[in-house]
Amino acid sequence: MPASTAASAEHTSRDKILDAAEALFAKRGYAAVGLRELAELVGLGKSSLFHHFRNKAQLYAAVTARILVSIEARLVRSLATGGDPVVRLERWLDDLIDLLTENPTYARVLLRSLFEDDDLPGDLPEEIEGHRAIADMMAAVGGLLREGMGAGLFRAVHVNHFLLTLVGIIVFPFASGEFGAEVLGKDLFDATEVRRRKREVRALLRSGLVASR
Amino acid sequence: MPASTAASAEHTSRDKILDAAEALFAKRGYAAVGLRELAELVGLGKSSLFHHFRNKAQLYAAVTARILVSIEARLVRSLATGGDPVVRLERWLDDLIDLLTENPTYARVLLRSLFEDDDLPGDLPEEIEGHRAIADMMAAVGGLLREGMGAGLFRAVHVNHFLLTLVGIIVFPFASGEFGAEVLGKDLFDATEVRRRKREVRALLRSGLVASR
DNA sequence: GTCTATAATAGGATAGAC
DNA sequence: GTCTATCCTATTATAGAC
Repeated sequence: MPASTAASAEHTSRDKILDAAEALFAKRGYAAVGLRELAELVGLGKSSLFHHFRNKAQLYAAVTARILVSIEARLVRSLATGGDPVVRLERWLDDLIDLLTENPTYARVLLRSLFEDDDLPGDLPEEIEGHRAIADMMAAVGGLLREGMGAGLFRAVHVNHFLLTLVGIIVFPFASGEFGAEVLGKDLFDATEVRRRKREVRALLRSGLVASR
Repeated sequence: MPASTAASAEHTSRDKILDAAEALFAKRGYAAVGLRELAELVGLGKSSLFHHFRNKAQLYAAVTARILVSIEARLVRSLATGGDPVVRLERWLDDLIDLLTENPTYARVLLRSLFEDDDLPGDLPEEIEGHRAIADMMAAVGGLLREGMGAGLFRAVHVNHFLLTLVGIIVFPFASGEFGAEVLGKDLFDATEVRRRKREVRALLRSGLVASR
């Protein structure tokens, strides 16, 4: 297997830049990260970054697009697997939580990308790709909700509001950093806490909060 | 009523700066806002800002503290009003949603303040005050949940996880900007959509998603 | 309390040697 | 593909006149 075709484990400068940038952007956001800082983290000169990316905005868009596409790839696969809508939705939630805990930068970049639209030009190919990925995911889950409602397995919900609810329930906690850890009293990324989160989310969807009469 | 005691409607430079800064920080975040831009929005010279605030970090902390304290004031009052835990929780949710929709900057500043802790020194009085306000609120709602569970009105939930869930359900959508509007197809801040959001949140807490068997 | 002037630094980005 | 050197602009912050 020639190295030139083994793309997976390659360790190019471009990948190193993307990895370091992902960590920095997740932690502090677009505007607060300087390219000089990023360059010396990677072990390059500032100018070398511009050989790999046209400018800062494109680098940021590349970082977020890489994440959004990888999330989409895994979750669309998850949704495509069989089972009734209840099973499929719960598996999707579990898989999403697994994905976010295995990649602690993801939730923050995901939420930040919703807040930091203003900084970007809006017409970069990477932006469009990321936007499409997230829209496709939302559409797929929306379809699942509709399917479950049609089969009488879900009560009648407003699908789009429910999508916002799901993102808020799942993504927000893993992006909440210090706040989440303080509310919880523990690190949400610990394995036991992740299991608990899955259980609590399932229970909420199955029973709500108010006790049955 | 002498003007000097009528603090509510006063229009001091300090208030104007705080108002303008709140709008800018909500829209673009701490690092992306320049003091020159802020100054000319207020109609002052850049240097005049430093007469009212020691530095940018303190200004930011003052902005967030003002919001957190005002939220706390209104919601602690809401929680203190009578009714059983179910009624009180639902009123709290409605009041929080009202507060967030009447002040469109709040949700964004609130969520951003969770992400942008790194930028601040951590020991400013304003930071501590804001931190206390949010902690008190969480504690109050946590107490309400425990009370409801004790009375058999709520099922047994993990209180701290449920607090994260509540913040994710309520605050996140109103902070989600373009993304939320796109998922929804409408502006979440429209009166009809706000009403729908309240209904959907209530229904989730009362019945979950999965249809009763 | 607001201003002008200025300092000191960091920002993103480009040119051109190697 | 990486480097040094440089450009221009923006940044936060201070000093001191009015």
